[in-house]
Amino acid sequence: MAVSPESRCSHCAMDRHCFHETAVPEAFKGFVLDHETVPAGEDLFVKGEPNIQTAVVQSGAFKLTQSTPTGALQIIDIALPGDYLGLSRLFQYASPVSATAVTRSRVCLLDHARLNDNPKQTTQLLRRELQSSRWHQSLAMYEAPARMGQWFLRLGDNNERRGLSRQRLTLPLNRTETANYLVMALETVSRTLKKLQTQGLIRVEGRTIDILDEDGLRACAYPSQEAEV
Amino acid sequence: MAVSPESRCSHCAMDRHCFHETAVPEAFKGFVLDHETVPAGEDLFVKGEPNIQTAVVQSGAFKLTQSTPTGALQIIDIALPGDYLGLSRLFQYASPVSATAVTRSRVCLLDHARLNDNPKQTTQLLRRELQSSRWHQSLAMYEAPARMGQWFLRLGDNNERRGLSRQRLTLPLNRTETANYLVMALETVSRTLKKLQTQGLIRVEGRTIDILDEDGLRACAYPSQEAEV
DNA sequence: CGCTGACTTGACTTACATCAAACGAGGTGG
DNA sequence: CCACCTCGTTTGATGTAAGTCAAGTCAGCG
Repeated sequence: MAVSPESRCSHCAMDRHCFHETAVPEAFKGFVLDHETVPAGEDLFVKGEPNIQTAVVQSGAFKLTQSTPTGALQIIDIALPGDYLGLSRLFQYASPVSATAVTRSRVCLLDHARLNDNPKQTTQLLRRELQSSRWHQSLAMYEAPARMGQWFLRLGDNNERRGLSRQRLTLPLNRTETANYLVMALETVSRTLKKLQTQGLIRVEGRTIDILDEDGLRACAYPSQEAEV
Repeated sequence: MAVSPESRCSHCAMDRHCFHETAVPEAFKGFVLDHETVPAGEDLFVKGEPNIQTAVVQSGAFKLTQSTPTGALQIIDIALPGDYLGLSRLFQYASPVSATAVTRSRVCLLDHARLNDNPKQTTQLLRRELQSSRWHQSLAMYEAPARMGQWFLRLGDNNERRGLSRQRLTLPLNRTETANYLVMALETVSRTLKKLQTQGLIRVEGRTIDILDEDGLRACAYPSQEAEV
């Protein structure tokens, strides 16, 4: 299954943006086992499964879901090109989350046995996992327009890192999934998009969002307010 | 500063409950460097500080706070006896969170250099860090009585693990901090407590909570509802 | 042509935040 | 000892963001 070393990454469009969190990207590229295409809606791994894959998203997008105690599914994170999937494989046996492709996606499968042999490097990777989980934590603090604005700004930053436009976003999720991710009602997503557009902060066209006034959006996303513990 | 090996843990009241997440508690007890008392309101470490301490809470309680982009402080986790503090020291240089004692507390300081030499063990520790952060993530999904009920049930479980009563809880936080932690207004905390008491699920007396009807509380905390992504 | 699925829009309801006042316990000082 | 703070908490009255219920639009598709 292993591809030849020279064909591993040099032909990949993501080459320059892959492993961007690690100190020595080159080292990690040696761990690439194989490539795989995942159709929209299909799981790369399912929660509770012990032998999950460790992978890097090459194209497309995945939603990471967690089932709540009540049985509902909650989208807790999104993996875009360059992001890792299945890192929890490195330090626990069964993952509490599932990874589902939201569009047809390609991934690079990694050899987690060899990743495990480089603990110093891999713990670096866990950093992002914790970071992005921290964002979702404080969601409840903000109201709908702010949550949405924060997400858009993050998507813009992410785009920029990958050499794409900071202003023009393509939402990886549809409205229902967006509602779930931002923890609001589906209708509220619609209304909030319209509200932000009316305020001249963004332009909405289906899943394409143009940030027209980044500073204004930031002001909306992070309303200033003093508060203490 | 190091204490003699035999005095390390055998005299500690927490001995039997310490390091309970690790496979080989004995190994970790060798990493204990020293003990320290932290007065209420004092920080064990502050966000952004590179050389934070790694420690285990022996008695008392700590609140872990994160400052939001708007400058407000948000309590994102609570460390009770047996819990670890400063694990992020193991895999990144500056911690994004601060740890503040909510009551006079005692901690065991650990030698993180030696912890770092045991990557397999330490990654196990990160598990709980991720887990408890995941709980706080889904807070926005539930309404006030459910959030509170979930917290009480968790505190009960935690008590039981430490050999204490599953029914009788002592809240580690005051009303203002509780409000912050559960992301609701201070007044809502009061009202919700009263509501749960009126429903006969709990009995409130200051910071002491008695769970009178655990099943009922669980039904309130995890309202059944089908939902999909 | 009428179906379904993704999204928008409107009318109504409600949980919760906010504003405001009052309470009780603990401390200090006259 | 009582008056008088402050601080943590409770309670009440009111406003509003967002959830719910219900129609309606628009696209693609058999």
